[in-house]
Amino acid sequence: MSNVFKRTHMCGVLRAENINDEVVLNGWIQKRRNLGGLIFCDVRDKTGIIQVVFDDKIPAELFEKADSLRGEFVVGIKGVVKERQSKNLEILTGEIEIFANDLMIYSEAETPPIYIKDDDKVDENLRLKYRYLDLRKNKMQNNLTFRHNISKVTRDYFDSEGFTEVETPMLIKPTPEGARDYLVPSRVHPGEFYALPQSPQMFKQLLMVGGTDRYMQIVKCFRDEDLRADRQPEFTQIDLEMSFVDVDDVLEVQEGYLKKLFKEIMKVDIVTPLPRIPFDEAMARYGSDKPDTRFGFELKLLNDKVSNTTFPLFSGVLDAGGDVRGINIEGGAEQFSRKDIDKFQDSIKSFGAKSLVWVKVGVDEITSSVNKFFDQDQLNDLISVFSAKPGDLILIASDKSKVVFDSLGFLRRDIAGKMGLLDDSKYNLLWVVDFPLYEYDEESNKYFAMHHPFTSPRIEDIPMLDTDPGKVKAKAYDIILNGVELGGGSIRIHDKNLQKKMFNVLGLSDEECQQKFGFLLEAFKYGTPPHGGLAYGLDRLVMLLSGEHSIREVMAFPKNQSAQCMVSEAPSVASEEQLEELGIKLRQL
RNA sequence: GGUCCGGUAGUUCAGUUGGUUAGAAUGCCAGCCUGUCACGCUGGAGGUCGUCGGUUCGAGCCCGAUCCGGAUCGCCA
Repeated sequence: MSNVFKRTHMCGVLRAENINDEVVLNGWIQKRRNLGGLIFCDVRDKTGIIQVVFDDKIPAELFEKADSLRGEFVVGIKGVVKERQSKNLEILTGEIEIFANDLMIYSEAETPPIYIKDDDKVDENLRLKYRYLDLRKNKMQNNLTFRHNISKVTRDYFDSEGFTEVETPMLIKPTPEGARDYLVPSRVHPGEFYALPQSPQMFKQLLMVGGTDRYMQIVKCFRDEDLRADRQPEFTQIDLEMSFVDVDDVLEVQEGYLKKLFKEIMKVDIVTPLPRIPFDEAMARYGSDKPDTRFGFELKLLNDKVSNTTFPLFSGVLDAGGDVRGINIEGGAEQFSRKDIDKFQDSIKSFGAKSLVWVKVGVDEITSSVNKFFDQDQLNDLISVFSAKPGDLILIASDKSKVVFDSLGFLRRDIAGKMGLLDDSKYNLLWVVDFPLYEYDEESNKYFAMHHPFTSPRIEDIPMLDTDPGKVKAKAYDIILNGVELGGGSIRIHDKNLQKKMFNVLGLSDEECQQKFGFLLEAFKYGTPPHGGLAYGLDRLVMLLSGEHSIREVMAFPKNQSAQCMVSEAPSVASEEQLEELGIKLRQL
């Protein structure tokens, strides 16, 4: 004897053509409406909800059982599909209903702490604590299915392109650079530690040395850094590496992937090849290395226009080697008040900006926050680079280059959002290419690899490694969608002499290199194909395509901002026995 | 680590200048109700106002400390 009804249909799939069908459904009670002699129940599963009717033609015992139903009871229902007397066109199953003739209550439920409804406003931490309830929402189930579909398209595409999915180890050697590692103590080797991978970078390169030719993996990665709406300590990458390729080859295969992905998942045709914007241009035009090109407001350099100014702010900045740049918020003069502009100025303080100069273009005259220092002709000349029209608002930042870029890059997107210019139906994909190979750190007076130390410089830039490393561009590329970095990668160095030079510039001694990357360098001795690849952030990709604003919405069990799993209450203390076995003694906290 | 915002009923929130027994909506419980679909009507239960301390005749409200959450900067090769 079975204690579960054998299901014939999912709740959300029944339609008018099922009328008079005998059906068996399993699901949760979404809602019970008892009208006295007539009871309606909405029954829910991952596919949707359907109305079930209990009327006076059924045995009294069954009717009483139906009356005892409460929200989130789990039930099995046998019944007949009938056309509804009064249809509910709000829901997909609203033309029909089930007249129940049997009911099995599998389990009862206490009143849940959160209400199972897609748009119910509820505290984020409470949602995460009761994630298994939150996941019952159709929206969440749809997101999980959507993610699954993206993974499937991904595997299918790369399979068809000759990629092999290979699993790389999760317990690996700690890497001293980059993000903080999650460390895992070794019991067998007391005092020694594994790390969880921040990415399978070195192993995928070893796979290329190993002749795998084309590798892909949908893989968990771990970074012990602070969380954001789009950053979790464990996240998933679509990781890829190819042998015998240069930049164009990698990008071409990826464009094929993106084209297929958008076609199959979004029913959108992507035009390829995608635009490629050099890093320097992206910064100069958008103030960002991940430009959102769905709207204008491009940055303009104003240094020449203000080189003779008496305005102390500008002249001071120019003397110190900084920049004066501006953006034209078209139509912004009417929309934004002085108060709004003050708020804009406040909002960029966190980037280190101290001031924001504004210029409003009127029909007859130009007003500005620097009227004392600029007459109408000078203002006209200043803003001539923007082709400004009456009604436009020009915002000018002046500071160190990085501060100006960060500030204006933030403002152009923030203001575009306030003006409703961020069109969710647009998918502006582009490559940012020619990244600098090195970043110079003023504090330590040292160069750091912008990407990672195995990234190949552009061949024509190799001579500058000795003379001017800061100017060397890398064979590195990021894929950007609507101002969000979806992924990035590079062509790797496969020449050991070039690799050595790279390390020299980074100030790494042979000993250090050996200690940190010895196994990779060793592998490179024995015949290394030219290779390169990239990795996408799967969570971000799913987030963007599903229209969500946090990757938590597309992960089953995400961590909260304090990196805790609210369901299981990880992390938690380890027992004395466990610590003893691992040879770990805790410092008094 | 910095900055900002928040913590009041199961949930989402309101709470006046510091003043009697802390409210609303929703949910929950009970009764009535045969076409509801956010069913309706009537009644009821439900609170250590995050915690600790201070000021005061009197604190949800003011002050200090602390814990927790969120956003953001740093950080994320």
